[in-house]
Amino acid sequence: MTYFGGHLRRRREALRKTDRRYSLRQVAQRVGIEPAYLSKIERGDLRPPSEATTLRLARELGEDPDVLLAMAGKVSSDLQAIIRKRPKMFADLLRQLKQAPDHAVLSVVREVRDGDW
Amino acid sequence: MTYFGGHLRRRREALRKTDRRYSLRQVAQRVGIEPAYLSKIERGDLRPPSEATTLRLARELGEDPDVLLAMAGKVSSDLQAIIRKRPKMFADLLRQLKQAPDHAVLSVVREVRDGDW
DNA sequence: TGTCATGTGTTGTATATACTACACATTTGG
DNA sequence: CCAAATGTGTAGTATATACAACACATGACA
Repeated sequence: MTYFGGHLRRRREALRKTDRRYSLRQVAQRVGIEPAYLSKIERGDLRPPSEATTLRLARELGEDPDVLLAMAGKVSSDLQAIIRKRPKMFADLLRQLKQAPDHAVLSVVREVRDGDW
Repeated sequence: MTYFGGHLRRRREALRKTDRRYSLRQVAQRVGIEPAYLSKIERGDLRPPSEATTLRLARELGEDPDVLLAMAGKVSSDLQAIIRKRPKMFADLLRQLKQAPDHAVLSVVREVRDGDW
């Protein structure tokens, strides 16, 4: 979780090597937050920002939103809404899949995608 | 969401018909909150309590924890942890299943439970 | 060599969350 | 009938969340 900030910084500096528009200040401005705030987040001085701000950061830095949210210790509110509509079913499913290896989960995902329910 | 309180009240009063220990005060005491607080929650005057308190209420009233949490507008933190460990996979899965009918999701749950991965 | 941009330190704040403490009128059971 | 239990109104609080505003020293670059 503290590594959220470090990840942001590494990602931003990587982008910066080929594009000077990825200074902390410019990113902060495009994302709509204060540079000092972003600075402290990148350095782990402050906790990750809100879901909305994290999503804008993900967009800006070309990261997967769900992955970045996870690094921020959060779960997308739209996923939460999906679970809340059918809590028993999805709670069971997730707990069943908790221990399952990646390939097993992926096969389920594919099966559902191609399924003709 | 406002109906969280009403649900609690109806459930408690139902239990009370056969067991006088289910007065608001006694339930509040066993759950470890102030009676006035529970009163306001049941009447929808205050928002649902924290996850921890909601879980104790579920135990006390014999309700499914995940369902009651959902009524409280929350998702169990252990489910969130499961998602955060493999965010892309579970985000994909949940969004795939969002529109799927109950029986389709249930068949996936069963398949996974009986699966020999 | 000066100026513009950069990263960061300090301070403050608005809002939400999750309750407690106490008092009071009403109801109920023995 | 009265003492205990019940539900509720009012007021207040501790903590967390999610930032903004401003100032300042350093570095780049033209």
